[in-house]
Amino acid sequence: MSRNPLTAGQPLREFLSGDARQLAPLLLGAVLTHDSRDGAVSVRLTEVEAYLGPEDSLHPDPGSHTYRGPTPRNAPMFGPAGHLYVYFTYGMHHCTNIVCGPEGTASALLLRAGEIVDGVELARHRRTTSKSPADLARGPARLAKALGLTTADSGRDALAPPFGLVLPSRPAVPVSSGPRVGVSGAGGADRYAWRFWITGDPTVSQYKPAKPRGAKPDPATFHGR
DNA sequence: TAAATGATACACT
DNA sequence: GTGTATCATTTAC
Repeated sequence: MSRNPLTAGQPLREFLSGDARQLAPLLLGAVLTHDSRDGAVSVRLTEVEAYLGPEDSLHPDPGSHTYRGPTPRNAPMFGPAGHLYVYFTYGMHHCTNIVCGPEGTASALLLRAGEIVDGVELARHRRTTSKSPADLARGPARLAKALGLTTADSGRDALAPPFGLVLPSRPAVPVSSGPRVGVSGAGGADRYAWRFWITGDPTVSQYKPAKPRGAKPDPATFHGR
């Protein structure tokens, strides 16, 4: 067992029981694997977002599914760190989170994008519409589809077979951060810069400004690569 | 620029 | 119980 300087020798689950906002940049470069009957697909995370639960009264997060407390759907987010929280949205897409924080708290990291590092063929097969390798997991729903994850996988342990999570031995650099994508401004949830990505990585999801009249990306508000 | 598509949560009988 | 607004999005026109 080599001691990973990133976790200072802590067991992975204990490491993930920390603050999601601090864990987010450290999980960039980590590799998540899903070994299904069809084969294994591994994705190297290049973009994540932190979501907090209601227990953090200093940072109310209306953008989080757990803002109004536990429900059957979000139950896994209140569970132990290292488990998956997968939900179905827009009537056709799945999104994947890795639960963080101690059991009883409800924070998680939304996996927004990654690079397929193993099982490219299978990932491409699942993602019938996209062509280029960089597009296979470029976006949260694309990433979930490439890994073959659905709500049936919600609550399962990402640290045990058929899943696996391997951290990089050192933090990814350089890392950028900015406001989260797709969260409503209600309650000021859009002011949190809890989206982290590997600067310049081609697999980071495209930020589509909601209504960029003038179409000139302002450096202060441009959140892409 | 907009359509697709259904689970979820909440207000209300 | 029913009705309805709201999506942590992607893709095609």
